Amino acid sequence: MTHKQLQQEIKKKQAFESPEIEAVLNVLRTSDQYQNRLGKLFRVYGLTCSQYNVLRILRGEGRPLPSLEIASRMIQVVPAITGLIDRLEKLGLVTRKRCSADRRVVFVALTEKAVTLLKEIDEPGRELHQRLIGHLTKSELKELSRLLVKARKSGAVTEIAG
Amino acid sequence: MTHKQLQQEIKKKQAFESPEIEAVLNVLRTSDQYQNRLGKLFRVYGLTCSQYNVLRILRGEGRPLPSLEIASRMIQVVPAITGLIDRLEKLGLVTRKRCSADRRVVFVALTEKAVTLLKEIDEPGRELHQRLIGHLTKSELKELSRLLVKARKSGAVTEIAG
DNA sequence: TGTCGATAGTTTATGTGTAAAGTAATAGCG
DNA sequence: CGCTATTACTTTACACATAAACTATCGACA
Repeated sequence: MTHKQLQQEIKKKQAFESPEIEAVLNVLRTSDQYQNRLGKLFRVYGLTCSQYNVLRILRGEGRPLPSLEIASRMIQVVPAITGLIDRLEKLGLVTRKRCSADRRVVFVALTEKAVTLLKEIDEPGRELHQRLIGHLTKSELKELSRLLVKARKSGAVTEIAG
Repeated sequence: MTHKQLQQEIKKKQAFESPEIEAVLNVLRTSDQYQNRLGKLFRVYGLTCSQYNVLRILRGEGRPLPSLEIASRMIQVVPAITGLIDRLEKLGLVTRKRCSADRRVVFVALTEKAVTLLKEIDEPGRELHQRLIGHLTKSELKELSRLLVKARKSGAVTEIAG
C-alpha cells in the first residue's frame, strides 16, 4: 500500500528536461491521481467517472440534451457516447427519446432514479474534493485555476503546418 | 473544428460550486486536452501515449526493468502492463527476458529500433510541449508545478475510516 | 420530385484502465 | 523436506477513448 507510494517518490531522481515539460507532466499526474480517487467513489454507487459526468451535465442543464451535445461537453470523441448512454439506459438512469421535429436527434433525459442517486453522491463528492485539494489555500486554488485556464489556451493546433 | 471549441466556451455558463471543485475540474480538463494532443503526436509514429510512456521510462533508466517496476511508475494498475508490453514486443520495440536469479521476474529492455524511434520523437515532442504550455511565463510554470505537486499531496486515503 | 451535401448518431476495430481471479516461483517456518 | 504466505506476472471480463466507416434524416437546389 504505502510501499507503492514510497517507491514513486523515490523514483523521481531524474531531472526534468524543461519547466514546460515538468508542468505538463505535473498536470497529467495530478489528473491521474484525482481520476483514480474519484473513480473509486463513483464505483461505490455503481457508476464510472464518465457515467457520472454525463449525469452531472444533464442535471446541470436541467433539461434533456441531444447525445452529441453531451459528447461535446466531455471534451471527448463522438462514438464513445453511444455505448455510454446505452449503459446508463440499461441502469435505468437515463431515457432516450427521438426528437419529433428533427428525427435524427436523440434527446437524453435523466430519470427520477438518477436524480436521487446524484443527490446521494453530492455530499461524499464534496468531501472528496475537499480531501483532494482542500489543503491548498483559497488564493492558491484561485491561482491554480487561473493558470490551468491559461494553460488550456494553447496556440492553434497547426496540425499541417506543424 | 473551431465550431466545437466555440461551443465549449459558451457552455461554461454554470457557476462552479466551490473553488476546490473548480480547481479539480480544471486539472482534469487540462489533462484531457494535453493527452489528446500528445496522443495525436505519438500516433504519427505508431505509438499510443502509454506505449510512449513505457519507452521513455526505459530510456530514462538506461537499463532493463522488471514489468512491475514500469507499471509502478505509470501510477496505473498492474494488469494493464502485460498487454502493453505484449504490443510493444510485437512492434519490435522491447524484448522480454526472464531473470535467471528470480525466475518470476521479467525484465523488459528497449531495442535499437526503439532508441531510434524515441530520438525521432524528441524534437517534435519538445515543440509540442512548447506549444501546449509555452505561453506561460517561466515564473507561472514554476508556480503551476509547485501548486500541482502540493495538490497531489492530499490527505491519507482513509478508505475505511471515511 | 430527385439528388447531393451536411448533420446526428451508430457500429466496428484496436488499445488501454480497472477489478478479480489464476499461475508460477521464491521465501520463511516448522 | 513440506507447508504456507508472498511476490511477479498473466488472464479474463468489462468500460471507455479513438479513428474510420456506415445509416438515417434533413436541407438546399435544380
